[in-house]
Amino acid sequence: MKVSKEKVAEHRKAILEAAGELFRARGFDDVSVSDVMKEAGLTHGAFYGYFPSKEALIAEAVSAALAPEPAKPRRTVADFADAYLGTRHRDNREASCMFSSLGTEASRGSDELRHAMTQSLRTTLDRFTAEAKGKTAEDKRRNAIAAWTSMVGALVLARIADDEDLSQEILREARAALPL
Amino acid sequence: MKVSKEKVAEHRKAILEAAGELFRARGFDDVSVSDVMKEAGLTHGAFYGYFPSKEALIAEAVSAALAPEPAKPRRTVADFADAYLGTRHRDNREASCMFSSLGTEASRGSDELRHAMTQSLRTTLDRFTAEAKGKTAEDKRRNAIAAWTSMVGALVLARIADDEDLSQEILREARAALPL
DNA sequence: TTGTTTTTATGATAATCGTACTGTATAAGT
DNA sequence: ACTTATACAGTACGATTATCATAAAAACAA
Repeated sequence: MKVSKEKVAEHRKAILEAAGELFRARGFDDVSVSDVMKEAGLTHGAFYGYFPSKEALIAEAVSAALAPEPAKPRRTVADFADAYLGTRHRDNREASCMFSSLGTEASRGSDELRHAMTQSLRTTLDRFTAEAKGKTAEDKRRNAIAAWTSMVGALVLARIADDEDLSQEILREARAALPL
Repeated sequence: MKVSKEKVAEHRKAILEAAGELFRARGFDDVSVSDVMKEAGLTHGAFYGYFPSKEALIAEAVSAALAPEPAKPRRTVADFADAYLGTRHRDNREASCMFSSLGTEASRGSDELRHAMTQSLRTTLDRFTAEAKGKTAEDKRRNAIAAWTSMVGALVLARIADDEDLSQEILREARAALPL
C-alpha cells in the first residue's frame, strides 16, 4: 500500500540507520538486505524502491553515518580521543567509528564508498591539526596524522586481541602517547 | 585418484598459501572455497579432505601467514617500518600484513583466528619494544604500542584514501612520527 | 611382481542463502 | 472518484558451502 511522504522519509532514514548499525556490528557481507529491512521494520521486497542495490545502500549508509550531526556540541580533540580509545567505544561496535569497524573492508569497496570516507578523513585530519602539538604547521600536521592513524590502529588491534589486559593496555598506552 | 604423501603435503601447503593470498587481496567473504582450490590447482570437492570447513581454513591460513619464516634474515624495526609504510606494501595486498588487510574482519572472526592474531601481536610488540625510543622500560613499551598502532592505522587509511597525494602523505608523515 | 587395500581427486548434487524482480493489494494524493 | 506510489509476498536466479559416489593411483602385503 502507498504510505505518506513523511512515512517514506522516515522509512528511508530507518533503513539507513539500521544499515549503518548492522554493517558496523557485523560487516558488509554478513548483513543481508533482508536483515536491514527487518531491523528497519519493513519487508525485503520494499528495499528496491529505496535503493537500486546493496552496494548503493552501503555507500549511502556509510556517508550518512560519517556526516557530522549538526546538533552535537563540539568537543576538544583530547576529549574525543579519550572516548575513542575507551572500552565503551571498543565494545559498542554498532555505534562506533567507521574506519575502525569497517576500514579494511572499505578499502576494497566501491569508489563512492572510498570517496565518502576520504572526505571524512580529510575533515578529521584538519580538525586534529588545529589542536595537535608542534611549533610549525608541518609539525602539527604530522602529529595530527600520527594521532589519527594510531587511534584507528589501536582500536582495530584492541578489538582483535582476545586478552582483555592486552586490549586495554593497547588503548591506554596509545592514548598516553598521542601527540595532542 | 590417490596421490603420494608428498603431493598431499604440497597440496595442503598450496591451499593454505592460495587462501592466505586471496583472503588478503579480497577479504574472507569475497573468496569462495572454490576460488581457493582453483588457485591451488585442485577442484572444489577435494577441499573437505583437507579442512572441515571454510572457517577452519581461515584460522589455519592466517596462522600460517603470520608464522615467521625461519630463513628470513632479521631486519631492524626501522627498516621494517620503512617497507611497511611504503607504497609497494600498500599496493601488494596479497602479500601484505594480516592486520592491515583483514584487521576489522578478523576482530569479528572465530576465537581461533583472534587467538592466532593475538599471539602475533604480542610478538610484534615485544620486538618493537626492544628497539623503541625511551629511557625506561615503560617508555619503550608505550612507544612500541604507539608505533605499531600507527603503522597499522596508517596502512588502513592510506588504502581507503582515493587520493594518491593524501595516501602518500599519510604513509610518509606516519613514518616520520614513529617513536623508533 | 602381482593382487589387495587404502586413500585421494573429481564431478555431480543437495541444501541453503542472497540479490534482485514482479504482481497485487492498498492507501495517499489530487 | 481517480491516479499514483508503496509495502508485501512470492519467485527466479545464481552462488556458496558441504556431501557423496566413483574412478584411479599410491601403499602395502604376499
